[in-house]
Amino acid sequence: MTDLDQLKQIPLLNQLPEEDLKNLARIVVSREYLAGEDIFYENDSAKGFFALVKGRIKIYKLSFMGKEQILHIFGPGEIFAEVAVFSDQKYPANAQALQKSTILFFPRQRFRELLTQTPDLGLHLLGLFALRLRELVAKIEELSLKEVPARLAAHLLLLLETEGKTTFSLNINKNQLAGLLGTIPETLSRVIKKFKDKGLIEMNGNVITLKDQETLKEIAQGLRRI
Amino acid sequence: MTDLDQLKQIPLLNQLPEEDLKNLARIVVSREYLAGEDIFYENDSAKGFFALVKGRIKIYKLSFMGKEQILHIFGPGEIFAEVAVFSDQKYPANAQALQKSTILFFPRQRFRELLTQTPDLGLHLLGLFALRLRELVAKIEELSLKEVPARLAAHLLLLLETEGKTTFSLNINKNQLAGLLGTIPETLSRVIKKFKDKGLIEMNGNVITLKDQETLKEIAQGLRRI
DNA sequence: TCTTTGATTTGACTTAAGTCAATGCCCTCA
DNA sequence: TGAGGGCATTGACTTAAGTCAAATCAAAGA
Repeated sequence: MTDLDQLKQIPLLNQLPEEDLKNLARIVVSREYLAGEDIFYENDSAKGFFALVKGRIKIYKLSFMGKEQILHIFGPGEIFAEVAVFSDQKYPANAQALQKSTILFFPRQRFRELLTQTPDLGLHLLGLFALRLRELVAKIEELSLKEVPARLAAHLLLLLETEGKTTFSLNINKNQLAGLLGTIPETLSRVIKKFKDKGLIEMNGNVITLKDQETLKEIAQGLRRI
Repeated sequence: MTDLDQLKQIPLLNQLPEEDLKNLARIVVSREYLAGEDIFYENDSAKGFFALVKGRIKIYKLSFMGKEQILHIFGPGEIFAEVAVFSDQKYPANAQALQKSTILFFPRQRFRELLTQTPDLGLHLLGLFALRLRELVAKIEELSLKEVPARLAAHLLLLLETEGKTTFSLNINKNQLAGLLGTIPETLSRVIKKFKDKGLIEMNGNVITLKDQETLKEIAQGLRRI
């Protein structure tokens, strides 16, 4: 697959005029990462940003005691670390491949030049940034306003929306899910058990079925205790 | 003060070429808000975004039980609600003036047209968005990785940086500060007392003096318990 | 099949922080 | 001067969730 073809896998970019895409293809660098391989580290000088063609990666921070807080998990078609390109020159968190992944790299300086020539690209990027801001505001709300059961319920309902069906499988393990919800595996395990006991969900392996969306919604909004 | 003069009070905008500023001045609407007056509500259709010329406003959410989580407090020169302009059409939180404030309003549609004509404006906005994203990521880290004493210490050190001196006065009351830190006034009060008892800070009224920055830093990083 | 290794679950305990209620402290205004 | 109101503090209690340690379970190889 050529760089150009890979670019077209990225939803944010594939609506750009062919000419812009060709320009982008000229500055982009494609490479593969193995599962567990680090992509960049917090405080690294930001040489550019990335787009994920294939695979899955996580953005995370480590506390002093080594507890991991996952800020984001990105899948195919998503862009990450673009923040670094426009503000200061350091990555704000770590990135690591969760699976074997194909990643496009956009060198900072060359992209910046390109951007001044193609205003449409800027507009699309503004849209992406705005959306990301929304997500983060939602995440702050989640972390600050809600208890763990509420966060889990909110997350499950979000998955329901994106999957479009009441039965779906988690594509991350429970350690990672705990990190994403801002808690620890033990607590997550206990909360899942309560959800099962109350008949809100069923779960075998990492396949989940939502049985009582109404109650889950109430829990997600803090209207009800589990 | 003309609209153009007011525009020049906004750091993000005042570096734009005079011509861009004049264009912006043509689409902008200026008005005053009284202390406590609402600016917009969560889920309102987003007709445009705002820039704060004078005063202070808060962006906040309410949980079902009425608990307020302050997401942001903006002062003169800052832009807010710009997210709504590029993503969907609803404001994600409430906004209210904390003081008598002069606010510029940029109508969505007219601004969008302008943006396509002046790519530089887009670049500057991308920078702002990137910075805001940074702040939110930092806030998530704060809320998810740290305890209340750590959040308070981090906040005080941040104030030290922006004020440039070890003695400064809080410009919000302790209820608001508690909200900003994701806690409640009682807890904040107890933590402040501990900080005072340990000689880390002094506080009379809302004037704070940082006495032991080293220990505050350690607490902010979770390296030490109070 | 039998280990081995890592993920998950469970139990016992600790702790940070929230709730509720009472009290204290200014500050303003009549 | 003193009464009222809002902010701030304190105490007693409750609770959600974290820690630590042990027990289970499960998948992957030898």
